[in-house]
Amino acid sequence: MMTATTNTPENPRPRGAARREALLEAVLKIVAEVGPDAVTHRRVAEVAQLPLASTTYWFDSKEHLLTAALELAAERDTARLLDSAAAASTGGTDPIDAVMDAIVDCDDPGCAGRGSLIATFALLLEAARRPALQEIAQRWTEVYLQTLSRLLESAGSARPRDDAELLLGAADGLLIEQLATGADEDLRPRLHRLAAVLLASA
Amino acid sequence: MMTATTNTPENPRPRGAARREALLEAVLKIVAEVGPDAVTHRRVAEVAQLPLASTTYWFDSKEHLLTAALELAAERDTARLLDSAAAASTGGTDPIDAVMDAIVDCDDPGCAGRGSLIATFALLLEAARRPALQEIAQRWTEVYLQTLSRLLESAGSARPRDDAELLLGAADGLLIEQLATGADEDLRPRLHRLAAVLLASA
DNA sequence: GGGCATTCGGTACGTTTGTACCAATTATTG
DNA sequence: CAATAATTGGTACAAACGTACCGAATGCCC
Repeated sequence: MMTATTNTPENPRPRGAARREALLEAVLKIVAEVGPDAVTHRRVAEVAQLPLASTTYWFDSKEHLLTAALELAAERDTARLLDSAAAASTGGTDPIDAVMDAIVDCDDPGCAGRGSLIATFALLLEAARRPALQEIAQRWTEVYLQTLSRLLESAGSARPRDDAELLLGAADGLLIEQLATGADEDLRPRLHRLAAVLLASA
Repeated sequence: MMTATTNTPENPRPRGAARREALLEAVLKIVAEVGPDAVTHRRVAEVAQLPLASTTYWFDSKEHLLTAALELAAERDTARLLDSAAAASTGGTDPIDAVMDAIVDCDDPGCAGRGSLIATFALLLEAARRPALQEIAQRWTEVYLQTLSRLLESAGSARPRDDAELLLGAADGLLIEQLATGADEDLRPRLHRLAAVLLASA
């Protein structure tokens, strides 16, 4: 039910540093599907199909394991965003809408869907209590804000930074509300309208 | 460090149904300060200064304990919102701004500040995985949306419900970002501007 | 005041937890 | 190729966990 990619002879059990990443992968999977409480050494090892002791060998403690996993999730997420922004800038569609789509829509490759979203917000919440994670959260939101703000500026926004903050805030808020209530309406029309309204405001 | 209100002879150890509420209080305190993982029967009992067995007497299981705590937090929060809305409607200030203030500002009585905010979002995230909690989260956001939407309508909004969704989303998103990054800027100007921009959009 | 249901609170039990340990294996270096 | 370091993986252990149990204390009705 929660086994990772099975180890065929062609896809042998990872060794060395690759093992580290396999463990982080397993952590993210568990956070997404069950929650941070469920991240135990034994379960991580089971999902990664690695021996129990590999978790303590590659990570000093459970805390370190969680922190590293969330850092990885943040890096992937920002990379995904920057890709979308770059692709949208050269493409034909409205770059702002394209980036909002990338934030909201998680069916594209590189984003594991609803589960990945839950993990993302779990990281944000964890950061509220751990200074080490706050730094990651800061870099993360800063990348989002700068990307959005740049696009808004070239779209003619009079206050690109303020507009970016409102757009990102609305996206995050609507996403977490949707997760919490179980609704599954399309958020894009709402965000597109918000972007239009903000750009129209002198 | 995490002891609840100490039991003086004047403030005796609660008995009967009051004990139930004291336990829920302790759960919320732990969720806010340490996180949902830290909610164990023993710690709840310790914080509430009650015997271990009281937790299993008043709640069937740990799951039930967490669910009931979220429900209590939601009830308090919506009550606080409705109070603010009622007070603002008769007061002199702009009712919409007043309600946004109530959502964002947690230094007023009835809201235990940053800790209470963290607990709120933690429980929202928990709802993403537990259907029983989703129902509570639905009622919760619905009260917010209806309140805001009513106020926006009488303020002349052409799309009160849509505007309410964006306002609430932005408030939630900005709040969680602020928690995650450790920033402590005043969110009210941003939300006031958003309300103004939305109302100005024909 | 006696009888009965509820509540209290100490304790016990089996399970799961994080982490330590160490012999066996694999990689690396001189 | 020997030797030295890094990695692997099975196992052990004390602590903490959720929950069950049950005699003592308390409140309530007749």
